[in-house]
Amino acid sequence: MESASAPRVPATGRRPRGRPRKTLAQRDDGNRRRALIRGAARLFRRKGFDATSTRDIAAAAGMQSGSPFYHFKNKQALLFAVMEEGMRHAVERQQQAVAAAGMEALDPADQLRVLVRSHFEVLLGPGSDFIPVMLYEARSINARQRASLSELRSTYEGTWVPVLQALYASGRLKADVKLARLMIFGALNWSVQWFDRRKEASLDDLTQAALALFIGGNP
Amino acid sequence: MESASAPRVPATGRRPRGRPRKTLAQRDDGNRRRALIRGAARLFRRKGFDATSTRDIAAAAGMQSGSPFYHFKNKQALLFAVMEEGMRHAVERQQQAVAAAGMEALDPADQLRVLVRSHFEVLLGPGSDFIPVMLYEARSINARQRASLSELRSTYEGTWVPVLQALYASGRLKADVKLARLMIFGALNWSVQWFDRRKEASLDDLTQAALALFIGGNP
DNA sequence: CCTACCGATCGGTAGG
DNA sequence: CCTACCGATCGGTAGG
Repeated sequence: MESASAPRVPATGRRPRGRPRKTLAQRDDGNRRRALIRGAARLFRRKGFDATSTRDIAAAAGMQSGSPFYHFKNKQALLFAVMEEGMRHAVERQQQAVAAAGMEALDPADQLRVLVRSHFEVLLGPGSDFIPVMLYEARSINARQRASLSELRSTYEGTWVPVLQALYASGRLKADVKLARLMIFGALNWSVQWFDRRKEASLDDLTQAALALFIGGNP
Repeated sequence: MESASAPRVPATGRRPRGRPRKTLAQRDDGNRRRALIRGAARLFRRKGFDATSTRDIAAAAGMQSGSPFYHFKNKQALLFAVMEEGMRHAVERQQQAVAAAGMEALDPADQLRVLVRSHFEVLLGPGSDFIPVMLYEARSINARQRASLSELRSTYEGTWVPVLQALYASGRLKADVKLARLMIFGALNWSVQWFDRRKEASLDDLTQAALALFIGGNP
């Protein structure tokens, strides 16, 4: 369907055997692009955006130094792609968790538990470089990109608001809802600085401690 | 006491009048060094360590591009100096706050209030670039420097432990003390990401909300 | 602390 | 997507 044109075969006189090889440039673009994003996420997280060279990223995806710019306009666009992918994934995970838990039937404390647990998953679970990059490299994207991300962010954070309001109304949460939300995200997001998958507690332990800290657990 | 040697005066025949000017290189070294640290703190905070050039830092202190290296071995040493100064200042402020509040006479909830308030001061008060740099550029110092800082950090965090333990023992704090400490610092430290001195709440409001969130306020 | 400078690296591009 | 390359910038140094 896409391979019959054979003009690039060297004129050796022998016909090519087997499935015709695609030119490198024809390899599934989406795949290569994703490989760049994944490698960039890992490197941006480990070394930071400014200390990561586009050559490092290219090498991580098995490419030559100039090739990332075939897929992305510039380095900043790559950073934005990492963040956007991270946020889309986070929103998706959150919605799955909410659906799987049958959120409406739960009392507000258990609703919060679902959201916290899902948040830790996105933040600290396997392959979780995207959101940390988004949280700690926000300085390096431009205003338009920031605005675009903040829409996704509003969707994500919006889910928390009614839960916190219900907890406040019932007296379980004692702090001003707006400041509480900011501080709760801080408490959770900061875990990327100290959490060690190998030692420390499990994500369930963290969730337990967070709930206990914010609303005194599940009395 | 330090000005009688006049060998650098050009032989114009006229004797110098007034207080002899020091050569540039003789100007109070401590002052110049501090100017570099202060400028570096501001720039590191605004643009990040990697995105800040030593030329920027030099210019902020009114120097030429090579001059910072007269005071610091390299850029990393400058970063470390910023962090160390920040931690020393934080420890000092904390001890002052503890002393001024007559800590021993307070109940644990009020002790926590004193620590939280002092922490916000160091984090968000005027001229508070040092600690944010230390919190968000930790990746860029080496192991020896990190070890040196972690001593100061232990001193600072050590003050919190008995307070949290007392709150836990009395049932006011419901979460595991170790995880609670980490999450509390997260909630507070994250504020540098969103707090705006011009809008939002005052540091007292933040303190109030934090206490309410962690231990249900002061019932 | 300044002047003058160096080697290395980096983001990005043209042309295929 | 590769090759070959450019201009700019950067950390750092020698020598005064």
